[in-house]
Order: sequence, then structure tokens, then C-alpha cells
Amino acid sequence: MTATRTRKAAPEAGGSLVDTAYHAMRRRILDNRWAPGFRALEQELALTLGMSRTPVREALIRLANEGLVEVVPRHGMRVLPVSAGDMDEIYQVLGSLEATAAELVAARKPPRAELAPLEAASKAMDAALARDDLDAWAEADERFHRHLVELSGNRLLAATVQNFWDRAHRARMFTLRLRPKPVNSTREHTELVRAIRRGDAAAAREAHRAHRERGRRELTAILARYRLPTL
Amino acid sequence: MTATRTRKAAPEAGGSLVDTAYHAMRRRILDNRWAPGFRALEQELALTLGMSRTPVREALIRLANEGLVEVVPRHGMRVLPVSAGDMDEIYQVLGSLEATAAELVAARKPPRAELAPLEAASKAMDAALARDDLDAWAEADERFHRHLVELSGNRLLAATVQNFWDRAHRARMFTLRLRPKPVNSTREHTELVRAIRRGDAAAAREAHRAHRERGRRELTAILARYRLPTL
DNA sequence: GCATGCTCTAACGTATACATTAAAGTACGC
DNA sequence: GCGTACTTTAATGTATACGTTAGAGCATGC
Repeated sequence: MTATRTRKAAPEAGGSLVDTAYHAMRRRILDNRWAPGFRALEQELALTLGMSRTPVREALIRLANEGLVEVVPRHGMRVLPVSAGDMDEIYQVLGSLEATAAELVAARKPPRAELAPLEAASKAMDAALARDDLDAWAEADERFHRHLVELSGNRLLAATVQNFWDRAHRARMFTLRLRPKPVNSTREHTELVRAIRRGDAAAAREAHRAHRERGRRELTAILARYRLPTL
Repeated sequence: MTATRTRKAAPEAGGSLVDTAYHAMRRRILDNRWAPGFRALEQELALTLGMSRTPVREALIRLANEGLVEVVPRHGMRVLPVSAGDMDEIYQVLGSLEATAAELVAARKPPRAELAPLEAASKAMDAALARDDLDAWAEADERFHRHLVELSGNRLLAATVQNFWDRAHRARMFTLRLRPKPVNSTREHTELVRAIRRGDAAAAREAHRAHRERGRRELTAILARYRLPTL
């Protein structure tokens, strides 16, 4: 898992301690090793990461800007929980931007070869589902959506979507096993790809909108059902 | 101008030097006193702002995250120019999110009173246009759009839009006097408000989409006409 | 028992110190 | 005169020092 990124010994450092701290903390948060609500003082973090407070502080600023943590003056940082309401907001934004991305991709009419990653991701989702491997399924699903926004050709849009996707990641993983098997998603993805291939921008937008709308409804239902106010 | 914010002597500081530095630098950039391409070393900035490098660095991280500046290891910070391509990307994202906001507002069917700020802003735009006061017009226009996204009820969306709006601000102000008088904008705004009042979400989305699309085309045309690669 | 005000600790915000290292300048050989 | 390797400089990244102050704990009075 997350294999494509690893390069050397240090998984994804930019050489600087700030980057090391940023990536290390981000990873722990996304992997839920630092659960929502987790608190730690700057000094503790520095100790944990084997550096001084300075780079830790700078990394925390980035994480705070990205909405993953909150820094409260006397209580250190706190991993932000994501409430049901937050998820709703995130899904609205994601839905809007990804639908636009789908539209843009279709309008660009990219050559078949460029769409290969999308098709590969779709296939991987199918295969994972057949094996009942939900983690692999989720990984492939994320890959599909990441490629989609990247194919839009709008780097700003892609980066923005990625950020919001990160915020929703934990909640998605958590509810992965609570919701009905995602048998529809694959079909919807296929449909979306078909619309893109036809160069039918409106259909692509609509396909994505419907896809996300269903996803949002399912998630909301689960959050309500299990009374999960925050994740 | 920017009257509502001022509170004490320091216009908009949060008490901390980091906040002071952040707001001071952001203001200079948005006001174009630090033009695109402007460079400065951390030490110079610290001197200018009357503080040490530490708070300056932390403020710079925020500004860099927001896409207003770039920090190059040996050459200090640099105010990022916005290329025509960047503007295109920004407008695509803004268009997507604001259209969604319009749709959300309409779907909420808010009471008349809540729409008052929108109508007031529209009126102010008309009045400014009648006086040929383009700055006041632009200010009212920004107010209209800000209120619109705030009325969506989605705080995340509102914050995101505001950020992108900031990035585009300079270019908008620059082209303000190069483009035809914005006589259509007001009419389009009015139409949008009408759709919202009717609670017609689809019409609201479409009205906004058309509005933005025209704006994007006009801007692109100007950038091409005057060969303005960056702003 | 509970509220109020005081003391004291320690976390933070900021300043400063310092080692590292990229970049500019310089001398040298050809 | 031109390219190359060395020296020097200075901007940064990081660590550390330090004053300030929020907040916890405690004593006191009701």
C-alpha cells in the first residue's frame, strides 16, 4: 500500500526537517495513528520526531492551514475531528470541483492513452471487490479520482481537490466497512469514462454529480444511523 | 474603505507578531505595493516590520500556502505573479465553487432579510457605475460575491472561494480599466438574485455559470490583446 | 461545600545564536 | 582573453535562550 511514493530510505522527505516533520505528522494523522482529538505539545512532538521545536512549529502551521490540526496556544496541537456537518461541507466542495474536472477532461478529448490510468484504476476496483479486499478497493478508488482531477489539466483544481480528499480520508476509511459493498461505484466510474471518451462534457459532469451525490447520501445515512457525530 | 475591520490602532492584528506580519504583508501584496515579482530577504522583511525573523518566517509559510508568495531557499520570498494560465485555472475553480454556492443558496430558500446584503451590493454597483467610480464598483462586486458564498451556509466553501478570489484580486483590479464598462454584470447579478428568490437552484447555478463564463472570456481576451503574460 | 483571588508552573511567542551551504567573486593556469 | 577551481560571503535552517502569561492548583473566606 502507498507503494508508488517510496523512493529512498526516507519515504518522502524534502531534505529539510520541516518537510520531515510535516510528512511524518501528516502520515500519522491520515493513518489514524494520531486519532481525531489527539493532542500533543510542541515539545513532545519535537522529542518524538527527534528535532527542535522550530521545524515542528513550521510544519504545524502547514497542517493547520490544510485543516488537519488546530493549534491552541496553551494546549499544543490537536488533530481535528471531522464532524458529520464537516463531511457534508467537504463533499459539497469535492462534488463541485470533481464534476467540473470531469467536464474539463471530457471537453479536452484526451487521447485514449491518457485515459489508461482511469481504466486501470477501474479494473483494480473490480478485482479488489471480487477478492473482497476493501482496502485495495478504496486505494484504487482514490487513484481513480486523483487521476481524474489531474487529467483536467488544471493543476490548481487538482491540488485543491487533493487537500479536501485528505481531510475526508479518515472518515471514508472508517465507514468503508459499515456501508453496503460499493458495487455501484465501479459501474458509475465506467459510465463516467465512457462519457469522457465520447467527449460529452455535460454527461461527464452529470455522471460525476450523480456518483458523488449517492456517495454523500450513503455516508450521511451511516453517520446518522450509527450516531457518529465526529470521526 | 475596509472600514468594518478596523478596531484599534493596529488595523487587524491578532495580538501576535505573526498575525501582524501576515496581515501587513498580505495587504501590501493585494494592494500591489509589493508588485508581482517583488523579492525580499527574510532579514529585510524583519527589519521593515520591526520584528525578528521568526514571526516573519511563520507568516511567510501561510502566505506561501495561500499561493501569494514563493519562498526560494537562497533568494528570500518572491511575490508570485499570476499568469494568464493561472487566471484561467483560478476562474475555473471559482466558477465551479460559486455556481455551487448559488445553487445551495437557492435550495435553502433563505428569508428575504438574508438576501438584503446581496441586493444592497447590487444597488451599490449600480450607483458606482452611474458615478463612473470603478473602484467602488469593484468593491461592491466583491462584496456581492462574498455574501453569496457566505449565504451558501458552507463555511468551507466560502473560505476556499475567498482564498482564490484573493489570488485573482490584483489582476482584476489591473484589468478593471482596460475592459468595457461592466454594465452587464449588474443585470446578471439581479437575475441571479431573482433565481435565488424563486428558490430555483438550477437557474441560479446557470445564471452564475453564465456570469462567470462571460467574465472569464472578457479577461482572457484582454490578457491576450494586451499581451499580458503575468500580472 | 463552594466561590474567589493568589501563586506558581510551564508552554508558548519571539529573539538570538550558530552551523551549513549555495552562490558570487577571485585568482590562477592555459 | 577564457574557463576552472578555490575562497569568501551571507542567507538560510535549526537549535537554543528567555520573557510573558494563561491556566492549574491552592488557600482563604463565606
